[in-house]
Amino acid sequence: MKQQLEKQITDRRIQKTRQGLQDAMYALILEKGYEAITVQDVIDRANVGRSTFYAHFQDKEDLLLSGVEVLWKQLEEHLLVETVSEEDIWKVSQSMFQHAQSQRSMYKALAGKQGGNIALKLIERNLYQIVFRHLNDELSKRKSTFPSEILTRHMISSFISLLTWWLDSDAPYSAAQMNEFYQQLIGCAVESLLLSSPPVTNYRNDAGV
Amino acid sequence: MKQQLEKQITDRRIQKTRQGLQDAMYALILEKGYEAITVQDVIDRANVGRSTFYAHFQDKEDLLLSGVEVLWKQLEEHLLVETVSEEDIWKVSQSMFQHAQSQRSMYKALAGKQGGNIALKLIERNLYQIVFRHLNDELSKRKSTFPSEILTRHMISSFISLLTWWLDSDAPYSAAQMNEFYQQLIGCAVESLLLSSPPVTNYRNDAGV
Amino acid sequence: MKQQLEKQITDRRIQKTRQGLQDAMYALILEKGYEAITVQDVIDRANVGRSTFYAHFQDKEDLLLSGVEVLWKQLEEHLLVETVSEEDIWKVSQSMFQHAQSQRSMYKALAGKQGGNIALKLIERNLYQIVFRHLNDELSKRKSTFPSEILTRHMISSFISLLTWWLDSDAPYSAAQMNEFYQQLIGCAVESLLLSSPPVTNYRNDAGV
Amino acid sequence: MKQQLEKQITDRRIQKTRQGLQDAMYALILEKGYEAITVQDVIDRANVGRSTFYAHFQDKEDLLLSGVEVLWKQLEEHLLVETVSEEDIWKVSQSMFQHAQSQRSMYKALAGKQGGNIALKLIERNLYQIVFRHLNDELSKRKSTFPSEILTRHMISSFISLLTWWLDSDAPYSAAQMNEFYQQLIGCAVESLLLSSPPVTNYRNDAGV
DNA sequence: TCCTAAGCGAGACGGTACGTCTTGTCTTCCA
DNA sequence: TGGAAGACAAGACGTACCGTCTCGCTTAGGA
Repeated sequence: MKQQLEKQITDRRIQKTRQGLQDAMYALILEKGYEAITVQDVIDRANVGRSTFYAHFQDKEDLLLSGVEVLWKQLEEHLLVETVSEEDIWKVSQSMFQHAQSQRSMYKALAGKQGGNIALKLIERNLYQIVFRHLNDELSKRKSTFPSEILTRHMISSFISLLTWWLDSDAPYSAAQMNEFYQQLIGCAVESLLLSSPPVTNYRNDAGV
Repeated sequence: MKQQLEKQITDRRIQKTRQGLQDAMYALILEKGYEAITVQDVIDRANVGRSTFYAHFQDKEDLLLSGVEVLWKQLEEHLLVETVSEEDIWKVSQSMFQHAQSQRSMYKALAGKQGGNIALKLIERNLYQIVFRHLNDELSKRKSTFPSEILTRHMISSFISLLTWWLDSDAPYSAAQMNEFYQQLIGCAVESLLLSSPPVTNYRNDAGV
Repeated sequence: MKQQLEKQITDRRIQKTRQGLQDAMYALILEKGYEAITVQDVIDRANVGRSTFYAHFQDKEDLLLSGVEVLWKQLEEHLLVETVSEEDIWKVSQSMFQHAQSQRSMYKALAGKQGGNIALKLIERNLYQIVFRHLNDELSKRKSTFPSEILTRHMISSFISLLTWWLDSDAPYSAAQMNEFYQQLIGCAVESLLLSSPPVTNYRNDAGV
Repeated sequence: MKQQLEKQITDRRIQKTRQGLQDAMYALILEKGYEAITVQDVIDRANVGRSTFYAHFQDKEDLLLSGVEVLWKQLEEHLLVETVSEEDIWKVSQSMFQHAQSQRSMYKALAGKQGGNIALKLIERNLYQIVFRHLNDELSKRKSTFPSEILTRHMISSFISLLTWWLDSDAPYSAAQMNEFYQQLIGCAVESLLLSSPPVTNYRNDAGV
C-alpha cells in the first residue's frame, strides 16, 4: 500500500515529464514535420535535460509511438462509452472519425503528412488486427475464396487514406459525412463479398447519425 | 553535330556510373532496407568515389527517385505498346500489374516495404495526376457532388495497397488475378458513382448533420 | 544538557557516514585508481544516497583530501609522541616513513600512483610549508644566495619520490632503511649548503654565464 | 616514386591539421589549464570539425602526448647538434634546460603546472629510461648495493622539480644557472655513490659553460 | 602520336546529431 | 530532521553520416 502510494506520487512527476516531451513533440511536428525534428529540438522545447529524454524514451521514434498508445487508449475508452462493438465496422470507423475530430491536432501530428509514416503504420497495423479477425470469420462462414488479407488491407488503406486527407486538407466535412463517404466507397464491395442474401440497404440503416 | 556525338560518348561513361549506383542501391534495398542504407554503403558497393556519387545525385533519395523515373518511362512505353488509353482505368491497372510482374525485383525495391515510402509516394502522386483528371471530368459531367479527390485517393490507395501486398507477400496470384481483385473491390463504387445516372444525390439524405 | 547529548549522538552518526564514504573511497582507489572512480561508485559502495554524499563533501576531490587531513592529524600526533621537533629534518622524514609503514594501505591510496596526484600535491604543499620556513632561516643566517625555494623543492620532491616508490613497489626496505637512503641522497647537498661556514659563494665561480 | 610524392602531399595537409590542433591545445592550456579544456574548445580554436579531431587523436590526452613526442624529437636533434652523448649527464640536463629556454611556451604548456601531470609523467618516464640504463651500469661496475631505481628516481624527480619551478615561477635564471643549481643539489650524492676514488672536483671541471 | 579536358577514385575535412555518461541540484518520502 | 532514493538539467564525450572539397589518375577525343 505505502509502496504503491509512493510510486504513484513519483509517477506523477515522471508523468509530467513524459507529457511535456510528448506535447513538445506534437507542437514541433506541426511546425516543421517529424523527420526534421532533432532530439535537441524536443528537449529544448520541453525544458528537459538530454539524459532525461533518454531515460524516458529510446529515441524520437519511441516518443512518437508512445503518443499512438495514448491515442489508442483514448479511442478504446471512446468506443466503450459509445458502446460500440468491434463487429460493427461502420460504427468503429465513425467513432474514429469522431475521435479524430475532437483530438484534431493530436491526430494531425500523428496521422497527418507531417507526422512521418511511422505512427500511421502503427495505427494501420492496430486496425488491421481488429478488422482482419472479423472479416476472416465472415468470409470463411460464407465459404468465400476471396483472400481476406486483401479485403482487410483494402478497407484499412481506404479508411487511412480518407482520414489523412481529411486531416491534412482541412476539408469542411463532419465526421459523420466522412463516414458516409467511407461507406459509399467501401460498402458496395463489402456487401457483395459478405452479404449476398440480405437486403442491400441493411448497413445504411445503421449509419444514421 | 560533333558536340552531340562527343556528348553521347561521354554520356555512355556517365550512364555506366549512374547505372552502377542505381544497381547498387536496388541490391542494398533488398538486403537491408532503404532507411538503413548509407551513402558509404552505396559507393562501396558500386566501387565509386564519394565525390562521384554527389556529382550524379543530390543524395540517396535523389538516387532512389531517379529509379522511379526509369520505371515510369518503361511503364509509359508498356502502355504505348499495349495501346492502352488512360481512360480505360482497368486496363491501366492491369498494365501496371503486368509490368510489376515482369520487373518484380525493381518494383520490390521501389514499392515494397523495404523501399521506404518515398518512391511509393512519388508513384502515388504520378498516378493521382492521371486518375484525378479523368475522374474529375466524369463526375462533373454527371453533376455529382461527391468530392473527386476522395474518389481518386480511394482508387489509388487501394491499388497501391494491393500492389505492395502482392510484391511483399509473394502471393501466388497472376497480374490478371490481381486486377480481378482490384475490380471487385473498386468497381462497384466506381459504377455507383459514375455509371448510374440518377441517384447521385442519394447519400446526402442519410448524411444529415 | 539533553541538547548537547543529542548533538553528540548526531555527530557520531554523521561521523559514521563520513567514515563510510572515506573507506569506500580508499577501497575503490586501490581497486581501480582515483581517476576512474565515479561518485556513483562511491555511494553504491558506501550504501549512501547521492544527496548524502553531497551533504558531506563538495565532490570526490574533497572527499579524497579530507582523508589527507585525517592522515595529517595522525602524523602530527605521531611526531608529538616521538617528541620530534620540526627542526630535525632527518627525524621528521623518518617519522613519516614510519607512519607510512604503519598505515600502509591508507598511504597507498593517498600517495600511491593509484591515488591521483591531488592528494600528493597537498601533502607536498604541507611539507613545503614546514621545510621552507626552516631552510629559509638557515640559509639567510649563513647569508647564502642559494634560492631557498629550490633547495626546499629539491628535498621535498626527492622525499616524495622515494616515498611513492617505496609504497608502490613493495620494496622490502624498512622505514629506517628508507630514511638512510634519503640521507645519502640529500645529506651531502644539505651539508654543503648549510653546515659549511665559508664556501657558500663557491658555486658562483663556476656558474659564469 | 609517384606514390611517395602523393603520400607526402597528403601528409602535408594532414600535418597542417595536426599542427593546428596541437597549437590550439598549447594556447588553451596556457589560458585555462589542461583539465578545464574541452574537445569542443580545441576544435573551435583550431577551426576543425569534431570528427577530424577524432580522426587524428583518440582524445585530448592523446593530443597532449603527441606534443611530447614532437618535443622529444626536437630535443634529440638538439642533443645531436650539440654532440652530447647520453653518458654525460650534466650535458644532457643542460641541453634540456637550454631547449626549454628556447621553447619556453611549449614547455610551459607540457611541463608547467597548467599542463596536467600526464605530459610530465611521460617526460619523466622517458628520462628514466635513459638515466637508469646508465646509472645501473655504473653502480654495478662499482659493485654498489645502492638501489639504482632510487638513485635514478632521485635524479629525475629533482630535475623535474627544478624544471617545472623554473617554468612556472619565471625566475630570472639562465639555463646554465639552472644546471649549476642542479649539479649542486645532485652532484655530491652522485659523486659519493659513483666516483669514490677519483677527485671530487672531476665533474665540476666538465661543467664549464 | 601527343594533348588536354572531363570523369573519376580516394579520402580529408567541417559540421550536425546521435545516444551515453557523469556531475551536482532538487524533491519526496521514511525512520 | 537527516538520510535514502532517485528524477532531473546540464553538458562533454566519442561515433556515425553527411555533403563539400582537393588531389592526382585515367581516358578518350581532337590537335
